[in-house]
Amino acid sequence: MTNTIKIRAEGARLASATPQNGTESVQVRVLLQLRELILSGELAGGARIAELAIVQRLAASRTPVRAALLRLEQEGLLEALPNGGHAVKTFSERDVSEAIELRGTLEGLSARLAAERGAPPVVLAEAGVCLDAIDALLQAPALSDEAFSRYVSLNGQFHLLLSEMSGSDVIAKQLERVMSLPFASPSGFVIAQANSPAARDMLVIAQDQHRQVLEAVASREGSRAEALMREHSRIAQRNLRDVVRSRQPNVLPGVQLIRRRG
Amino acid sequence: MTNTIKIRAEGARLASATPQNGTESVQVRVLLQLRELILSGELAGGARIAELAIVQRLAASRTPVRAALLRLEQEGLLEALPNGGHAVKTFSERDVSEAIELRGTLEGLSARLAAERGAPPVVLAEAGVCLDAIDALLQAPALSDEAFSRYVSLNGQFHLLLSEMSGSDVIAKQLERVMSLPFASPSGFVIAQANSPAARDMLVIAQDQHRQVLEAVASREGSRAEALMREHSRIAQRNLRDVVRSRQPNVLPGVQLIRRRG
DNA sequence: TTTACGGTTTTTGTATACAACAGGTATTCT
DNA sequence: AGAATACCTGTTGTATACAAAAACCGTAAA
Repeated sequence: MTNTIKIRAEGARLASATPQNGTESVQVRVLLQLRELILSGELAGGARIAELAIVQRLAASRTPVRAALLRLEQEGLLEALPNGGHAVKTFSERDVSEAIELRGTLEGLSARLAAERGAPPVVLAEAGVCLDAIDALLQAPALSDEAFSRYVSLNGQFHLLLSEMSGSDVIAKQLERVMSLPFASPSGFVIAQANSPAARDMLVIAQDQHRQVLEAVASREGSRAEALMREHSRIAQRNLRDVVRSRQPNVLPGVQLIRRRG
Repeated sequence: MTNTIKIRAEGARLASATPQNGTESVQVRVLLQLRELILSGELAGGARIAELAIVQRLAASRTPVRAALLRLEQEGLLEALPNGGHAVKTFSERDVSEAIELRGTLEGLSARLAAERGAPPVVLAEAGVCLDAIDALLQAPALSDEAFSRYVSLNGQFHLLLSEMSGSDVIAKQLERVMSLPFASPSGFVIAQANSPAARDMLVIAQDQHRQVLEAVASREGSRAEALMREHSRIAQRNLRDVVRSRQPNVLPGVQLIRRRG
C-alpha cells in the first residue's frame, strides 16, 4: 500500500513569512530554475511534468509553479497535454532547422527595415564598436575558452543591436520569442563548435558577414542587408546540424531535446 | 466612506459544484470572454485591468482569471506592468504596419519553403478549390454582406492552407501568433472595406495574387512565391491604414486599440 | 501652496483546501 | 478465464484565505 502522505513544499511556510528582501519573487525563481532543469536535461524531453513534482523540488506552492509552466509553454519548451498537464517538448532536426531559418528571416526583415528607414547613428556606432572588439578577439591564431565566451557575448550583443536598429518593438519582440529556443539563438553554434580546429575560421567568416551587413544597413541597401542576414543565419544551421549529428552530449544547453527522427 | 464589502464572484460556488457537463472549462470561458471584452472596446486601450474587476464581471475565481491574463499577455493584447498587474495594450499605427509586414514576411517564408520542398498535392488541390469558390463569389458585380463574410472565411482558409503547405509546425505556430492580433489577420482589411465602392476591385486584385502565389508554389518557384506573398500582405497594409485614418469606430474588432500618435 | 508623513485601502503574490477527473488495479460476476 | 465494474489514487482545475507591497488620501508642518 502506498501511504497517503500529504505533499508539502518544505519551507513553503517559511518562504511565505519571509519578506521580499530585495532579491527575486518566487515566481521568477521558479521560472528560472524550471527552465534550467529542462535545458540541462534533468527533465528529459518528452517527460510528463507534474505540478506537485516541481512543487516538491523547488519548494514553492502550486501557484507560481503553474505560472512558470504556462510561461514555458508559451516559450515553446513545454507543450500542454490534451487532458491537462504538461510535457517537455522535443524537437526534430527539421524543427531546429526551421527555427533557425525563421530567425534568419526575421533578422533579415529587421536589417532591411533598419536600412530603409535609416538606423539611429548611436546604435550604428555601438555596433561598430562591437565588431571592432570581435576583430580584436580574432587576431589571435587560436582562441582560448575565455575568448570564445567573450565572442558569444559580443556576438549576442551585435545581433541585439541589429534588432534594435529597425526601431520596431513588434519585430524585436517576435525575434526574442524565436531566439528563446536555445539552439535557435545566434550564438548556439559558437558554443557547440568551440573545440573544433576550424572554429576560428568559422568565426572569421561570420564576422565578415557582420561587417557586410552593418555596411549595407549604414548605406541604406535594404535588400542586400536582408539577404546577407539570412545567409548569415545559415552558418548556424550548418554548424548546428553537425553538432546534432555527432551528438556530443552537453555542448549546448537543450540539445538533448532534439530527437533523432520524428 | 467606501464600505469594505468582500468582493466575491456571484455564483462562483455554484460553478464549483457544477460538474463539467460537456461544455467548456471556466478557464477557457474566461479567456474567450476577456478577449472579447478587449476587442470590443469595452475595456479601453491603456486601461489598467484589476483581477478582481474581472472576477466580478465574469463570475469566476482569481485563478482562471490570472491564467487568462497571462495568456492574453503572451498573445500581445495585454502588457504586464512593472509593479504587477496588467494593462490593455495600445498600438501605434507603425506597430500595426510592422505587424502586417511581419505577417507578410512569415507567409512569404512559408510559401517559399512550400515551393522548394513541394507542397502536398492534397493541400494544393484544396487551395485550388478554395480559390475557385472565391472566383465564383466575385462573379457578381457587387457583393452582399453575406458574400463578404463568405469571402472572409474563404480568404482565411486559403491563408491557412498556405501556411500548412510548408509542412512546418514551427512556422505555422509563429504565424498563428502574429495573426492573433486582429488587425494583422489576412482578412482584417476585408471587413474594414466592405462598404467601400472599390471593395470588389480590391478583392479581385487580391484574388489574382492568390492565384499567382498558388501557381508559383505548385511550379516550385520559391522566391517568386515569397515575393508575391509579401506583396500580397501590403494590400492589407494600404487598406488598413485608410481605415485607421478615417477612424470609423467599429468596423473591425480591436481598432480602438490603435492610437493616433505614439 | 507644497511637501513630507502616516495610516488606510486596494491589489497582487503566495499558499492551500477542496472538487472533479483520469487511469490503473483489484474484485466480482459470468 | 475473461470481462466488466467499482474503487482508489494521483493529478489538475477551481476557489479562497492570508500576506506583503504599493497606491491613495488626508493631515500637518514648512
